[in-house]
Amino acid sequence: MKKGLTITYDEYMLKFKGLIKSLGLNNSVQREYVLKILFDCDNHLSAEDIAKKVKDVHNINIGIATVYRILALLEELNIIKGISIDGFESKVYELNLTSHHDHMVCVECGKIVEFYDAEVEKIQELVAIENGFKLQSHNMMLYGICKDCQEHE
Amino acid sequence: MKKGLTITYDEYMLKFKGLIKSLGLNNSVQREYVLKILFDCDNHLSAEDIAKKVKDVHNINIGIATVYRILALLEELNIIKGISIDGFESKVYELNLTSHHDHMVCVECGKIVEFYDAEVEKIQELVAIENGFKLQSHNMMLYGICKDCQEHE
DNA sequence: TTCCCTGCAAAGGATTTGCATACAA
DNA sequence: TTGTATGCAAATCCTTTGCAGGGAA
Repeated sequence: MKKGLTITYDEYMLKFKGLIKSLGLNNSVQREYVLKILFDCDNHLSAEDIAKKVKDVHNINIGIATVYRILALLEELNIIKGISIDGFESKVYELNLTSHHDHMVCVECGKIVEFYDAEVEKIQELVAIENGFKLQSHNMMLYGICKDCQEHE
Repeated sequence: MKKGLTITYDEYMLKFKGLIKSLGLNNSVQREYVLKILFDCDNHLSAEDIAKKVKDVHNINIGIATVYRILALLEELNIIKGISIDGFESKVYELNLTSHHDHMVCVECGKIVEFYDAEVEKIQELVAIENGFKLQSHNMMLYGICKDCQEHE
């Protein structure tokens, strides 16, 4: 079971299949495997990463276009979240399983640390209200040098 | 004089030329005009926007590759800052004249509002320390619907 | 049978690079 | 003169799209 979660892969997948069906869409091994890779992996993965892992782990072929289409669908359904990181060529994706959080990235080694701060969330809401905005989402990235990389310098 | 500033364009440009020379680089009308466009403009501009404005306003030709090269140089020198916005195809740039601030973007019309919150800055520093990071920079984007677009719905 | 989904290859769009020429000092 | 900067075109890289074939229900 994925760390910190109370849902198993089977339960999760069953829920997903139900959602897909309820939208009048079809299930497919490609969709299932992309989701499984993201479920099993604790890192943030790019479309290429996912394609490679699906091929390696599940020993099937999958076109990169299919991966992008599946990622777009999953993001649309709010099942995954894509994040853009300065200095990274491509977007990376993570499951929306755990509650909302932001990211801190090491500019040396690319390590990604997740964090959450209730105060920041509150302030963002205030800033939006002050400016007459109806807040929909936000994206906060901190960039710095992690402990390991500081020591190696 | 640019809003909220105590430096004129001439002073600013003089300083820039000095910096360029001190680095052993050459001055050029292209560099001067790109900087002038950013100095005069209150919006955030893409490389294409800048190329177009330089051509229109100053009636010279400028290759898009040159614009990108100049923007990279200016960003390297910390004179400008490029920001990536979800849903925008290309990076946009702004002068680093005013103090640090973050951005809130309307997902309907693309309007960009700048804001600053000392509390957020403080918290970011704390989060970094807690995780052993040496903080270098951050990027915080709020996405929502601005007052105008809410009314038009 | 009827859509939906996939793989492949081609297309797109932003940005970068190679190279010959033009320019600044 | 000498190295730097530019413009053009070609090349990259990530992502999207068109299309014909394969698959689910």
